[in-house]
Amino acid sequence: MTSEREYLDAYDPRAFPATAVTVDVVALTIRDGRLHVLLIERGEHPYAGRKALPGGFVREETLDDAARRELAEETGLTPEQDAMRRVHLEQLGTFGDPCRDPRMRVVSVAYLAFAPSLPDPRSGGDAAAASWFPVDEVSGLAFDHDEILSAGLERARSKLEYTPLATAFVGSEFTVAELRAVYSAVWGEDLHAGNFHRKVLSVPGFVESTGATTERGGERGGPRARLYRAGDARLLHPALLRPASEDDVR
Amino acid sequence: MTSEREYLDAYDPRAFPATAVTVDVVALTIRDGRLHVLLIERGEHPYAGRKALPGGFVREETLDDAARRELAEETGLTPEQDAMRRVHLEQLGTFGDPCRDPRMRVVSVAYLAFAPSLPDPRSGGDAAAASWFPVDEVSGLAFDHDEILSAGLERARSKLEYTPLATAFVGSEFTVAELRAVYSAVWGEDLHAGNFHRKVLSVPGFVESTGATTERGGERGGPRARLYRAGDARLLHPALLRPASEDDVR
DNA sequence: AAAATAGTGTCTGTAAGACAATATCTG
DNA sequence: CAGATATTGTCTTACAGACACTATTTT
Repeated sequence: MTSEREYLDAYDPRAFPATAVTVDVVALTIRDGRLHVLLIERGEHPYAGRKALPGGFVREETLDDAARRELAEETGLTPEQDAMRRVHLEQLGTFGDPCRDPRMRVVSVAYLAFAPSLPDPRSGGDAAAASWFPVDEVSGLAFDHDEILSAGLERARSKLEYTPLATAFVGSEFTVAELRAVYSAVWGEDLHAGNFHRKVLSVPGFVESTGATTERGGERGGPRARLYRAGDARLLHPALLRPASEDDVR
Repeated sequence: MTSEREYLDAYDPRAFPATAVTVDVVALTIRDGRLHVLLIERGEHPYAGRKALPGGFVREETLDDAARRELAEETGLTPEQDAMRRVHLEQLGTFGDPCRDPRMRVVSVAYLAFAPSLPDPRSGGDAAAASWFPVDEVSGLAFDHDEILSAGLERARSKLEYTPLATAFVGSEFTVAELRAVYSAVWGEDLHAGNFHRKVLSVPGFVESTGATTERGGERGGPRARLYRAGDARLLHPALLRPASEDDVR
């Protein structure tokens, strides 16, 4: 029955109401120890003047490619550039309430990106008016983008627990303290340095030593830290669980 | 730049290539201790004669409503019926490769459904030719539905670890052994009865006792089991982790 | 009686979190 | 030197998995 309907409609692709498919990207990075999200300012209706997630229509390409392309465009990079290669991109969810866009039916596939510190798009010449904002100061986004951003943040917090994706926020070589700063920024709470250190090193495949150390100690003192690179684990076993709040139980 | 493009396109919704948006549902249930998935048989091209996930076009409704409607149609129930209310439904992911449907660009939002044993759709009169198949015997589905099913199974396995959703597969009152059968079926491995029992009862809010017991012991002997209902936890703390395989590390 | 199952008790190894201690830098 | 930080050590508590045991029920 359904298959018949699908079949018939297929011969007149415009017989059903037009639906636009877009991608929107929640791109996260850490700057100055705080979690930032990439936003553009809308110039046109609807929501003119409001901030919004970068995004656009899907072309003759996969959804993943569309998201990567949009992110590259807004950051002023090309999809092939080295900085883009280090970006972790994953599908977040799809938002398609009939009235989420007042103009027409728009189904948006949201993506989540974890990026190491990228060049500021403002300096990027051709780039759009996109820039990074601290996530805890963001609200009142256009469309349902507040909701999409929330979903992205919760996904990011959760992903840090059981995947090594925190390494996507730092350079290719990093210290345990830098990794801890990522967790602190994303989870929004301080972590005990000693316990965090031991835990990170105890998870097989999370990080591997480079043998080298930083050139200098910390800004405010302290010994040089050892340098690590990302290991080959895809999942963290055992996981790095964040302190459980009482949101667990309803 | 993007916003301008969005704005202009909005005034001529048919200026961009038509894209169809559908929902496909991976509906899972347990029958005879084995995990089953709901499939239809396609009567028309493409993939005529092949099995496929139930699904169809999204109408003037939310994506969630579309998925619920499709599932109800294929199972011969109405969305308001009691059996449907007990179904857990969540978005799984969106699949939109340009050539996944040879007819035209179709972006499909996949949903995952956890259902207690539902009436067999064959007996449902008007219902389509949908029926339940053991997941481990399923392959060669139409379109990219093998991939969607795999994603659904992996999500289901993972969800059992840290949410109480196993209770969505059993009746409103159940024994610990029934719950264990759900975990065994979804994870595909036997679990130690004693340890499982203690663990389930130790997680706050997972299950709560009804005070009653089953009327009879097991088919092949054994004492009557105590009955429980689902508790108020939304997450399991601590989680019920499945035995780690070596898929963890690449 | 025999077999199966529900539920509990015990023991061991691992891991998390709270501190504490030490060594090494920067200003 | 004072203060900050990296890294390691210790101790306590919690939990997972292996195994054993008892009680209850069906055939």
